[in-house]
Parts: sequence; C-alpha cells; structure tokens
Amino acid sequence: MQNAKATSTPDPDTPPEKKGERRQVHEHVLSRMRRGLMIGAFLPGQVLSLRKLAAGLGTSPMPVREVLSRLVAAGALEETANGSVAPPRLGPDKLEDLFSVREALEGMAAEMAARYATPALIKELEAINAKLLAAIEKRDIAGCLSFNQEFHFTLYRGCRSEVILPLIEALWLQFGPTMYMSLLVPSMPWNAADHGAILDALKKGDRTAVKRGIVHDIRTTKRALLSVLGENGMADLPFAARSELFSDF
Amino acid sequence: MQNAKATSTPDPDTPPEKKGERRQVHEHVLSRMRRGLMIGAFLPGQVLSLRKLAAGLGTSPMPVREVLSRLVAAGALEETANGSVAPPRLGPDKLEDLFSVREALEGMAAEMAARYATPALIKELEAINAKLLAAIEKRDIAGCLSFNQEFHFTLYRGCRSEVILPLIEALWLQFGPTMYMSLLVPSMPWNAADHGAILDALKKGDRTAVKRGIVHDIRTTKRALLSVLGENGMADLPFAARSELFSDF
DNA sequence: GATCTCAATATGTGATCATAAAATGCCGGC
DNA sequence: GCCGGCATTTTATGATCACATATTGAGATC
Repeated sequence: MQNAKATSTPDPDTPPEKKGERRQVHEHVLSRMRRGLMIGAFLPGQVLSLRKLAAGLGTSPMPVREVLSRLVAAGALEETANGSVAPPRLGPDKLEDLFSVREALEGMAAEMAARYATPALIKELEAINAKLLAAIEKRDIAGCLSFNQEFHFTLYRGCRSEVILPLIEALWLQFGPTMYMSLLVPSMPWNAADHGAILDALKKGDRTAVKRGIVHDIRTTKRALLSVLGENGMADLPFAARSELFSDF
Repeated sequence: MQNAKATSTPDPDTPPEKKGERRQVHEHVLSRMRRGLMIGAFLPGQVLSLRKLAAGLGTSPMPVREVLSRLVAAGALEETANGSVAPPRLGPDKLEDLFSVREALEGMAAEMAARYATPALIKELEAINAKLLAAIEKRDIAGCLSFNQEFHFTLYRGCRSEVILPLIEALWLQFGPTMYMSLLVPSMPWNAADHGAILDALKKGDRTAVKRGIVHDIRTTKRALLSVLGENGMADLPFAARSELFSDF
C-alpha cells in the first residue's frame, strides 16, 4: 500500500525495496509466494485476492497475476468458480494420492542422489538436520518446516535431474499449507528419526536403504497428517494466517 | 491481425470466433497451445513471440501471456535469456531423465488404472488403438501422435488420481515437440505392439503385466528418440513448423 | 567487399483502464 | 426477529499504454 509505483518512477536512485537489484518483480513475488505457501502465510481454502496481494506486496496486479497463474499451473493453487485462487483443501483421499506420488518420485530422486552422494553433501545434510533438531526442540514450527524442506531438497538436488525436481517442488507446494495447519495442532508429532537412518545409509552407500528411509519418512508424515485431519475434520482452526510474514517485503 | 479487439467492442452479436460461447479466452488459447505443442505446431527451440502469437490467435497479448506463464511453469516451455519462451531442446541426457520419470509415473498410473479397469474402458481403449493402427497404416503423423496420446491418457485417467495426471501431462508437453520432429525422420519407426499386450493384460486383470507393458512402450519410444537424436544431432530439420495448424482458430 | 556503428524495430514487463460478473452489505418487508 | 431483493463494492479479465532492452537492418567507413 505504501509505494504502489515501483519501476516507472523517474527518480533514478531511490530503489523502493532493497538495493539496486534490477531483478524482475514477478520473480521476487514468486519466491515470496512460494515461501509463504510453505511456511503458513495462507490457509487451505483461503481465497487470495489479486489486488490485495498486489497491494500487500507493493506492486501492480500484473506481476501477481503472472505468479498466480504459474502457481495454479503447478497445482499449488486451485481456481475457484469465479476465477479467484486458493490453496487446495486436501481431503484424506487426495492426500493419499499426493503422498503416493511423493513416495514414487522422492524415493526415486533419493536413490539417484545416493548414487552421486559426496562426503560434502552428507556433511551439509548433517548440518541441516542439526538445525532441524534444534528447531524441534524450540517448538519453532516455521523452522521445522523450513529445515525439513531444506534437508529433503538438498538431498534431492543431488540426483542431478532437471526434470524430477520441479515435479517434487510442485507436490510440496500442494501440501504445504495443509502441512502447516496440521502442525498447529498440539498433538501433531514431528518425527525426524528417519533422517538419521537416511544419513547412515548415505554414509554406507546403501542406495536402497536411503530410498527406504525417504519412503518411510513420507509414510510417517502421511499418517500424522491423516490422523490430524481425521480428528479435526475440515473445521477451520481459530488460528489466523500468518499474514505478518508479508510485512517485510 | 484481422480482428484485434474481441470483447470490448460494443456490437452485441458479432462474435469474432465461433458462437456465443462466453468461455474465457485464455482457456481457449491454452488448449490451442497445448494441442499445438503435441501435434508439431512449434519446433524445439523455436522462440515464440508474444505479440505474434496473439495476432495469430486474434486476441490481445494478455491471454497469451497468461498461457505462456502456465506452460513455462509446467515445463512445457523454457524461457530464454530475454524472457522469450521456446519449447525445450531435449538433449540425450535430459531425455533420459524425462523418460525415467515417465516410467515411474506412468507405470504407477497404469497399475492403478488396471485395478479399476472396467470392460467399457477396455473396449474404449481397443477402439482408440484401432484408430491408431489405421493412422500408422496411412503414415498420418499427427494422427499417430493424437491417438497414441489418447490411448495412454484414457488408460491413465482410469487411475482416479487427480494428482498424478497433471504431472504426466506436463511431461508429455515437454517432449511433445521433440517427439513430433523425430517422427519427421523417415527412419523413425512407430511401434504400437505394446498396446496389444497392454490390452491383453487388462483383460486378464494382470496389473503387473499392464505396468510392464507401459514401461516397455516408454522404453521403446525412448530408444527410438535417442537413436534419431543421435543420427540427426541437433541439426534443425528443413521442415517448417506446421503453422497452418494455427489458421483454423 | 567485409565490418562496424547506429538507427529503427520488435519484444517482454509492469502499470493502468474498462467491463462484466460475482460477492457483499444494506434496507425494507414479512 | 428473520429473510429476500436491490444497490454498492469488489473481483477477475481482456485491452491498451509506457518504457527499457534486445534484436535487426541498413548505411558508411576502412
């Protein structure tokens, strides 16, 4: 709302946001939205208004339109009847579908990554996992989500496939909002036990065990999500979306 | 170029295209582009100009922008350095990646579909396959592509998963242009032999055999594509893109 | 005759306008 | 007090404008 005009202003050295970074606006918006989806800025089913988002991000509706289109194409958002968009509401059946595909794709990526795994990668993964454990200790929900995601994707990036990674990212964006909402329920346990087994298997070069660990981790997450969904149904939690995440643009 | 203004004209009953179909324009554009990608309207690497496409489709650039965004998000198009888009050029390595994911995803979908397969579905598949065989007989390239695609997707649709199908569609859109270009090479053989085995396995209810058939079909296609790519390299064929497909809008 | 330079053009990108439809809220009636 | 119909507002969507950059073409120089 504060600075609606960003680029076309004639003043040469008053960059609205950070520095002289001349990057594309929609790129920035995209990363903001993706992070927001994964970290609980939007609830499942919450309709996102184009203009309000644009106002909140301090741009014209145009870049937001482009980003929302892409997110819809990726399945991260669904269009409502009137053309608005919202994060998908995942019922038990769709969640089951989604996590079956996760098992196939991420299991495959993990196995391939294990083939190319270097000691440096393993060390990096251990560092990330340490931060994840610390976040769990502190009950830092956003930290748990971020570090868990970082752990998985640093592993998957090791598979050296430009094809499978975007698909996995699309899947994560689809269940991101539901995942965050579930973590708000106190009874939702977070289990990072599989990560240790995965790291061990990586060190031993046991590709099958790595795949097994990932699949087991995915199954555990699925069970936890299903149980929370079952006990809570689709009743919207009294928690508000973490809109404060959109203040530091 | 002929009628740039479509909706905002005050004349009430002069629909630029077909009928009073009040459907969204970008939806129409999207289906046109998807079909075009699968049927050889665009060559791999051929840059698509936003304004020229819009002119060819008789709309303003806006709906085309939205569609191109979505296709980029789906991996069906890649952005060049200056922000233009083009169908991806698939090198042997990326093609190998792509088809590995195809095996995993489509094999899974086929197995799931086999579980729910009804006699009606099998009959439908046989009808499609008959049309495919006829198209092969007539050396009708576009027919081959269309009916083969229809065969695979009618099977996959039987898996009743709303998650896996869009992913498979994204993969097909990625290799569509390369696939068409390869079929222009006379030495490219088309093999629909696996389809018969798949149908037999469906009738017997042998899910594993169905999956095996699909995987074998994918492997065969991959080998054929790799061999054509190998013998032809990336040398652009003298064939022009089938731009005439864009005349019947 | 080939190459370098500069102008003309084309292109993507963000902003704004126009419009129709849908959601919202308000008010009167029952 | 509750519900239905109308006016207001909000919404997405297509079109157009403005601008900066990249590409292209021709013309002049070596």
